[in-house]
Amino acid sequence: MFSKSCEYGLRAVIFIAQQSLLDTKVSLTTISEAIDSPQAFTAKILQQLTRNNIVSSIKGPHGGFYIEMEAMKTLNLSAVVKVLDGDDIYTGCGLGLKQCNEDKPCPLHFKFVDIREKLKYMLENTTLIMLANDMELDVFHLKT
Amino acid sequence: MFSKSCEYGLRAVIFIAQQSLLDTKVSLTTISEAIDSPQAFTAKILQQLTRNNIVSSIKGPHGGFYIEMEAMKTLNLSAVVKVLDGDDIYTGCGLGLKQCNEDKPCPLHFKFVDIREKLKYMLENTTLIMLANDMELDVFHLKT
DNA sequence: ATTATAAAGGACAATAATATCTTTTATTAA
DNA sequence: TTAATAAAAGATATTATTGTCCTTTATAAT
Repeated sequence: MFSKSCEYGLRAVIFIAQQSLLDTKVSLTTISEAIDSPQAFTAKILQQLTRNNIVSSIKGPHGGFYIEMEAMKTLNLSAVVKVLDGDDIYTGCGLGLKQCNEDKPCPLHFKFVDIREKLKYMLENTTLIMLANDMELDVFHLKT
Repeated sequence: MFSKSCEYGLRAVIFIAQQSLLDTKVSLTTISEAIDSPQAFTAKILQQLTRNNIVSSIKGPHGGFYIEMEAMKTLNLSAVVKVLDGDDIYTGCGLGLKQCNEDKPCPLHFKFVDIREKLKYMLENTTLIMLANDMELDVFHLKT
């Protein structure tokens, strides 16, 4: 479904969002331990996410990563996925055809339509703050 | 969604199925031209599919690839995907966690459940003969 | 000012996926 | 039985993804 980068990225974002709800900035080390991901690789992913204004960061002592409250309310999973995997998951053809649409469909086109729509709807309607709140319930986990 | 191998494989299978409906065996060259895929790479994929009894093949002059009528009625897209991409698409966690289930779910687990179910249903309930028949309508294409 | 901390950035390494090339085996027809 | 055809198999090459390491920049505290 998603690339490794995107999987780590989503897990990192959810963890950071949860912590930001408590006004806590988190370091790279803390993040990669919390989501059980390779640290240096996670750093690269976080760089992409900060460049694209998904997460914010501050250097130096007491620095770390966090997400603005305003951003948490606005941003959804779709925004994160788009930064890390592009929007192929929405627009791409299931059989890998460059041109595949209602007028010139692949044999699976219409069979994929509502699955893709459902996925799109879910990703676009799940905001980061919703996930951060869910995490407070202590029933969801982000590692192993 | 699927790997390149799986995309090529699905397109090849659909093309072979369509031709088998007309009792025509097709050569590797014909297939890779029909679905616009790299020939040698497609050969490797077809080897996997023959080893796993999705397609049949005969060597030598007038040889080629085909699918038994019985197999076309029995086999579905899920069988093809399983051979080429494994069953990660059904069982795998959206966030890449090794353990993710109802009891110990990732934050997206329940949001993914019905999308995954829909996909699974579609792949399991689309037989090769259905696709072969669809192709006769001349509205679906397999390249570009 | 100096030191410690932590992210950013650049260069490099390992692995997996994609793709090609060559040889071998099976089958058919002349 | 020889030549031609076509898939199977093995070896190798290329590219993308995943992953690590080292240096630089920014910030805070002493």
